[in-house]
Amino acid sequence: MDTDDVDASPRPREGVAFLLAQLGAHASELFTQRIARLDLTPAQAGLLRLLARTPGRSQRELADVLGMPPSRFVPFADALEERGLLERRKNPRDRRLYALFLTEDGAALLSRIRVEATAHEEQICAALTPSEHQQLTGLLRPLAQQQGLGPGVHPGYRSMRTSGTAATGCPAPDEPTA
Amino acid sequence: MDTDDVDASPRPREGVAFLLAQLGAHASELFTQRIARLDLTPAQAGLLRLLARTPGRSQRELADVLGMPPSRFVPFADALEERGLLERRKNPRDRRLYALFLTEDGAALLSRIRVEATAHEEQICAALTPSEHQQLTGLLRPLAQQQGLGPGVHPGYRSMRTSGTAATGCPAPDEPTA
DNA sequence: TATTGTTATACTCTATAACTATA
DNA sequence: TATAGTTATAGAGTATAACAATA
Repeated sequence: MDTDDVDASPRPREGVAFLLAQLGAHASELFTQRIARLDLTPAQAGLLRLLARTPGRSQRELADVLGMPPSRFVPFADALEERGLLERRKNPRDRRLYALFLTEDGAALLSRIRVEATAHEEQICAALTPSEHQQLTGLLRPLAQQQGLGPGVHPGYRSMRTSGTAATGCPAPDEPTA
Repeated sequence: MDTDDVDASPRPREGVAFLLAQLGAHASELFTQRIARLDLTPAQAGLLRLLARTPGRSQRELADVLGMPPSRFVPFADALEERGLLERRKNPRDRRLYALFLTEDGAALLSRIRVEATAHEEQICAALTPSEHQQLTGLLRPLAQQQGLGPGVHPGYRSMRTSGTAATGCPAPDEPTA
């Protein structure tokens, strides 16, 4: 009595939105598992990427970018500092500020993250020929753009009150900008 | 020193996995907002859909399908029962069991959910021509299949310890099966 | 003894808001 | 006074495990 009012449409209405949500969650989950082997969460990997791209930023700035309150950023950064992956340096100009940098170990780990990201991409796209891969990119990119999702934007399931913060669980393309 | 070891690849490596995660999270968020206007969460909408498809199931069964512990299912169903959207009937054969059914109000609300789902699909795919829409479906479907994601499977950000349970925040295609 | 539904407890995670030190 | 960093507290949400009724 009410199960076919949507299926009534001819064909195209079969759920691209659902497929995207399904595949997106799946991809996030898989990537989360991958970097878990490196003892990292998506949010942690996100910070390491961020530090590589723009070193020396203050905790407040970084917390804003990651979409977490400063109070949460402190223990978050602590954990990575204790593992020797990042370094806090006092800013001599303004002694209230810390400037955060990646250590050598942090940079080394980041390159392992990138290896995982590459493998991840291949795993997700295993069903596609190179031509199809390119074709799919060509379809998804305008979709993302039209939805207002910039190249580096992590929607991040933020509103879904996960702890994941801004990091989606999927590797961000490190500066594919131009 | 370590920022270009991945970008070295020719071109195709630009992040379908990331685009999927990005778009998937975006689509989920948008659909969550849509049904929030009906005072529903994705998990609640998921249960209503489930009850329409297979009425009379026990709470235990439903909890399993939704991927939540029975202890959480109880107050979850309570809320919908108090709103008159579902009904608990004692099973006379086995008096330990409840059989859950959609009420008339529940069915009416479900059809409103379906309207939202249709509008949602159109919103997400607004950038695509009908031909492109079909083309995209044709690319995503084998991708999902090869990743072991069945037509009705909700990966559901389960492992990301959200409360969303199995419902992804995106409408499931009600029985597109055969 | 096993299982359904339920309740209670304990635990994790989170944000809000107070505190300090610098400016 | 305003801001960066930090700490403390309180709240939401969760699962684990105990409990009652029925099989």
